[in-house]
Amino acid sequence: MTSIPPEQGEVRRPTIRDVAKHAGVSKSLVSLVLQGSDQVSPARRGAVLQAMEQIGYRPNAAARSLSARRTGTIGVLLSHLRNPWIVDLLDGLHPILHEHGLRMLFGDGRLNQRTDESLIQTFLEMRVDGLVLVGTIPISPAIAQIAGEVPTVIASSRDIDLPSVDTIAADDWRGAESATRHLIELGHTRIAHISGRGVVGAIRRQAYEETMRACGLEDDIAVEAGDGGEEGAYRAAVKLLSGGKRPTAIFASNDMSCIGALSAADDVGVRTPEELSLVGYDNTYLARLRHLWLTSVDPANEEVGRRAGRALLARIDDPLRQAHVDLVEPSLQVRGSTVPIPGASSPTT
Amino acid sequence: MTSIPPEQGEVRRPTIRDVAKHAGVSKSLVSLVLQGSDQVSPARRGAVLQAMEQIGYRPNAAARSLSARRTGTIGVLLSHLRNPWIVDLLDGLHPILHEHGLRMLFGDGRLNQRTDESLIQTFLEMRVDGLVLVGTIPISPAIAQIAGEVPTVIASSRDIDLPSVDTIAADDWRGAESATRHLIELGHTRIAHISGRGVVGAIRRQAYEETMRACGLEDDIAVEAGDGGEEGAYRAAVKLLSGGKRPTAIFASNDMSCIGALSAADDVGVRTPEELSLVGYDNTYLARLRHLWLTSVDPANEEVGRRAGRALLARIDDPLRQAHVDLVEPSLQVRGSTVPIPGASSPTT
DNA sequence: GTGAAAGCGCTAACAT
DNA sequence: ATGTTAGCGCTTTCAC
Repeated sequence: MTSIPPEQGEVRRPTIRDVAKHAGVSKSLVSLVLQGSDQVSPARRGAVLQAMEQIGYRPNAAARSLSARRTGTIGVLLSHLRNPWIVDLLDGLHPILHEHGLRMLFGDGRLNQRTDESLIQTFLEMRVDGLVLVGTIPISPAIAQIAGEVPTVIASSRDIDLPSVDTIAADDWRGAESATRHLIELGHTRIAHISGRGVVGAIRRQAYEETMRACGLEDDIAVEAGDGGEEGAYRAAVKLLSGGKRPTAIFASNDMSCIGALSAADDVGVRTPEELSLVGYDNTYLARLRHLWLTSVDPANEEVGRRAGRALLARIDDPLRQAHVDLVEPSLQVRGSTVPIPGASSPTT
Repeated sequence: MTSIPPEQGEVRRPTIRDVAKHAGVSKSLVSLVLQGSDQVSPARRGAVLQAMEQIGYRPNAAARSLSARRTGTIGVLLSHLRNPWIVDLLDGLHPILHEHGLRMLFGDGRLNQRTDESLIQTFLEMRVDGLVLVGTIPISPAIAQIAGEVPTVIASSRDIDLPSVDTIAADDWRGAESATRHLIELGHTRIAHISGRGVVGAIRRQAYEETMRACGLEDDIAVEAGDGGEEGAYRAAVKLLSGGKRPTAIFASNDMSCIGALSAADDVGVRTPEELSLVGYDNTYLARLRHLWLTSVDPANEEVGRRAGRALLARIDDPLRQAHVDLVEPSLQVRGSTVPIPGASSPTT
């Protein structure tokens, strides 16, 4: 027990042992207090808490989880921190997990994707109690294996289908349908679509087309491919607006695309909304800017987050339970960018 | 050593012990391989790696950090995940830390602020090797103590001043100065300012006023308080534009405010940019939308992130080193929202 | 190069 | 209600 002089700043941190000594109790009593057990007399509890305070004790999560074999931590892998809807989803997810004493740790899939190391690996090495994959994550074959190791749910992505992974997502089909229907109810018939990428883009497009058909507008179906961003949508809209049969309304696959279409209309000299109604998707704060004020489909991301949280809790409880796909109903947020077509009968609803 | 039947899904995970047995070597040899030591013969290393692969071994971070007394993890506390510039900063921060074998773990200050538990506590309990505080974090007195426990740097906030904490931020004074100067060089004299909140808002406002004075425009100084968002700026701009001496240019404290001013101009019937030039701040993707195309000050957030990373590494290296405040030079991104005032002499630059 | 042994700080039986 | 004991999985001297 030679006392080694502490290196600069390298003070040995107090442990429960020190707390116990200081409070005049045993190690395990301290441990019980730490876990909020009610098997401890108020007097001793107070003494322990005071001792902790005095010597500046802070629990060591590594030691705790090594011993307890659980971390109380959920790994949340985000596809792309820049997606504004991700925050809405987290707003729904967090309270659910917090209620159950779980904390979230985030990783940005995009950041670590560029480098060799996978964040999922990190999470697994940390032995997180659960994993939430948010958005479209580039799927390595490893993910199937991972889902076998730790309770996993996927939120806001439809790209993965595993027997042991729950999927919670907005019902894109219904959302795109309601957007299209809204325009039809306003009297529009020449309704074009600027499509987005990935599975989500495909679903929204399909819903648009089927809804058009269901309303007898199959001859008016017009789709231009966007790139999910402003630029691609701009080019797509220019094409649509300079063609022979100009649409009176455009349903864009997301808000960014909608803004691209808006710019295109400006540049081509088509007035909005008088000559062109626009509907976006995602109901991001872009759509809420009074300068834009776009009608947009709200995917109810907060609800997606809540349900993802509940699904994860259920799966932690019973890892072998059957996988579910849970689609949340979106709602249409009507704003200034959509108006009845001039001379049309007033909308049904 | 009674073999306990595994509960459902509760398979005991393989440890280095199992790897060692499988590979026919000792525990510590496995440990060396794990750490990439070059003291291991290629043959044995191969055998160990193969064994790991075969039995599906995954290191246990808790055990490792308990033993090694370091986690290789940096806690990054974000003021608000919704701030778009945060991602730019992380883009700069991440590679620096990664180069040095450190990974980042994020926390959203806002999420956990609503609840009782502090995320900083969590990071401290995890024994992160360092802490990066990004943006304006609601400062508890605890933060001073925390900075004493773990190397800490603050990025993009000027609100904290501690002897042991480095601050890296954009030079808001210079940024606001260059915005104001840009308008003056375009021939504008009646330049108004919509101010923002917090220390940052105050600095930008001050720089605006001093620059106006320095150019002999003290009589044209006009400031309306915004709220950092679109709404407040809208109201502020309406006031400015309906007053007697209408400004020909507005410098807004951030891009959102700038858009608020843009809407106000629209509604009041003032054409932009012909009758009103606008400058924003932050150069977010809002400013880059071709529909808006705002001149905006770019705070060089990626560079802030890089320098924050370097500062943290230096402080981890030498916890007692003196605290520095490092201001990064912003640059003005000129776009379509600013034009020379009609009849003015062509700009100097 | 390789292996044995001693903890890191905590939890969780089990005894009192 | 409180103390005792045996690990959790890994790193790290220190011998060989």
